[in-house]
Amino acid sequence: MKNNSVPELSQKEIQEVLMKYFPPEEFESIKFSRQQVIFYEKETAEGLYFITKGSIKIFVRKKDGREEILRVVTAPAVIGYKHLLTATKFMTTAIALEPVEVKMVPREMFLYLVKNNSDLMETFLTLLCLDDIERERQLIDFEYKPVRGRLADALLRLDKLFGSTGSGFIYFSRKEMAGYIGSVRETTTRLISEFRQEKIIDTSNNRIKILNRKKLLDISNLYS
Amino acid sequence: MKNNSVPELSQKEIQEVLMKYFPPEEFESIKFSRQQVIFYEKETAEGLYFITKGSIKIFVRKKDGREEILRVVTAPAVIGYKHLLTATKFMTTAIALEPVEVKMVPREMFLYLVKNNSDLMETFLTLLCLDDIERERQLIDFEYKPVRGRLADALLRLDKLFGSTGSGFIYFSRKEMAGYIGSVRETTTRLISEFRQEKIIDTSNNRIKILNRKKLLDISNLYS
DNA sequence: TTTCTGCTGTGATTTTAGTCACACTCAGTT
DNA sequence: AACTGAGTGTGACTAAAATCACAGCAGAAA
Repeated sequence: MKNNSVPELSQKEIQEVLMKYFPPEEFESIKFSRQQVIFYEKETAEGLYFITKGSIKIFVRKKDGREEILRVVTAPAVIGYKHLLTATKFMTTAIALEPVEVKMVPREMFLYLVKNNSDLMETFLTLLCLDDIERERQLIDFEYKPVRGRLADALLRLDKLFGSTGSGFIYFSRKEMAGYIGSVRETTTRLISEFRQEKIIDTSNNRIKILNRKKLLDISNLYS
Repeated sequence: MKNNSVPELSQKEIQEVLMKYFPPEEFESIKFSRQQVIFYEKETAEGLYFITKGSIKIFVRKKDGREEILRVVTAPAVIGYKHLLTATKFMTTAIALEPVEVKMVPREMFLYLVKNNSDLMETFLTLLCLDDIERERQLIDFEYKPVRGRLADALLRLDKLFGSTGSGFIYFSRKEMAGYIGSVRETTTRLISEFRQEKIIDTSNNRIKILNRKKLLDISNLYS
């Protein structure tokens, strides 16, 4: 959660180029309700997923049944392009956290457009760089921190993601949160209760609302 | 450490395109000896670093002085391009693990070439995708595993990296290994001793040599 | 309504890994 | 040859987090 040095401008430019080549109105919209699977581990990517509404979790399932959540993605975002560009299979499963709307750009069309339009290719290059830098930041923020610190960090990160879509609530169960911060349900429950008692968050209706960002940042920075 | 579904072919193609645009003989070679810094956290990337010889560690330094090692890179490899393409500063520091040779491609030249040669741009797009997929795999392999499992995993991963350069030894001190697997020196020392007693590894001259890959894989898979 | 089912909350206990303290080895000085 | 410093090895202790066990609650289904 360091100061974000990535220029906000590029995000806008990326959106513009995506809209130019993949205008949502020209693609059939696929709807998923909460808990529906968007793609499965080991599947081949059929196309580019342009998430126009809602949020999803991307995870792997461990042998003991736990979900290890690697990323949370909120609209607007494109996913699946890495696997299209390298012709690799998904290592992860994607499931809708809230009702989701997706525009699917077929594989061949996507690849044709990218390879023949250098502005589009450059957009994906930039997008990928930003994604990767964000992933690096998350790794730095998470590793080496006790669970309490990781939870504080996760709440800030998720708040940023969900905040931008409007609702301002974090749509995560205790178990999902545990899978996101690399802990277990019980420990996560206890810590969330602590945060609630310390008036840092509120947890009505099993969603989480952040009340005091500064305290979370302090907790997170205790360890980094 | 799952089966690697990334086509080996693309790695070769990437090398060829890099050689075509950045022939090593045309660039001045910079040499670094063990422990020398190649770039610092918070610096701006001056150019593309084409590592032609040796190995480096990329890490962040924590408040308490510990190094959290995010990546180990062995020649041949290019680094720094993400920060060039997004005009962001490094979040990490890079230090030579063995004597290193680097060809530096100046920023403007790199950006000009990438933006005006679509095969080069495509190469970087692919490279970045592969990097990102590898990073995802590492995250999946590491998270949620006890230290013993992470160590087994790290040894296999490092062996692959160093093995390809020839020596076959892993040039990591106990402290560095601890920083790589997210643990502390003492715990790492103990586990390495255990592995040595179990004849899984050998540790002459403070370098590590792997004797039994299968056992490491078993230990790693116990948890995933 | 009753009966599931899945989620939350919490206590008690155990396991894992981190902390502290100190000794030993080896390479490079002085 | 003694001195230094960095890396290693290990024991004792402590702290953090996982596991186990169970209770309560809300919404969906019968």
